[in-house]
Amino acid sequence: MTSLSIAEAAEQTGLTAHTLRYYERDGLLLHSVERASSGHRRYTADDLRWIEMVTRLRSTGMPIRDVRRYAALVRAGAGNEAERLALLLAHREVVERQLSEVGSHLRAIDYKIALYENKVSPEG
Amino acid sequence: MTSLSIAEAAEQTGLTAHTLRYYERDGLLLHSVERASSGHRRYTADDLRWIEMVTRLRSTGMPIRDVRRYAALVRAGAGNEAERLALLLAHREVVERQLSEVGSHLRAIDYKIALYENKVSPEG
DNA sequence: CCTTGACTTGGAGCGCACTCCAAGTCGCAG
DNA sequence: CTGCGACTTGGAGTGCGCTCCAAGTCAAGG
Repeated sequence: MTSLSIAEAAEQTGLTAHTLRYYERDGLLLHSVERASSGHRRYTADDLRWIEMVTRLRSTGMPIRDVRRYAALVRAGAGNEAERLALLLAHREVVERQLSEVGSHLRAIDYKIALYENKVSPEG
Repeated sequence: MTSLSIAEAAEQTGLTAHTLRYYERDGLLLHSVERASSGHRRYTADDLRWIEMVTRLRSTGMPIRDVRRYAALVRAGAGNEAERLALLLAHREVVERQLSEVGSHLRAIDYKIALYENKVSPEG
């Protein structure tokens, strides 16, 4: 069980097999996934760890192309840590701005919800 | 100044004129926007208030089709407040789940950032 | 040998939310 | 009247991120 089929990797990561192939094709992984003699992909624990990092970046809204840039930096090896850090910090700022914007919009929606719950009947 | 051109409405709402027309065509507004004798749209303060509500829903991630359903309920007039409330509450739950997911992913990313900042050099 | 099922590929297709284009209209300034 | 700029329309195009399809390969079971 030291490596997983694409179906197993899909289950583990919560992605679909389609998406796993797509990420690999699109350069989001650090290298091509190993193959069994049958030609089937075999995912290692390291692959899964990286894919989880990709998933974290993706589900915080980082575009595919930025994930690809980050992957390229990591792939290039030691020496560009400052660039990686800069990329992550920039992303973090975007995410935080979004979180606070969504939060404030949500409070406005909550206010409207409260009006409906009190049957004060707003016009919208 | 009791009504605005599409360019002014765009500036006020932060949307583009294209998007304002698109929203109207797609049934996201409560009714067709009034026209000047020239045929140009004239946005009232009420229009802008509604568009701001639409913007709040959209930027918290509500899909166009759900905004359209909400608009349809409001357009239908009094009597369906329970449905409107249900729609907003369902949306709010989705948003809150997303906020907490993004938050936890962000904390994981922050951990990685901390590693880089301490020059401990993670492998990714 | 045949079937089954899990996989492979290149490339096409899809849904969403805009975004833009071409051609035309309108009102006004010069 | 001419030109200009802001607008109008239907419909096409764009970018993103998948998502799926057709045709094929492989290994194992019967």
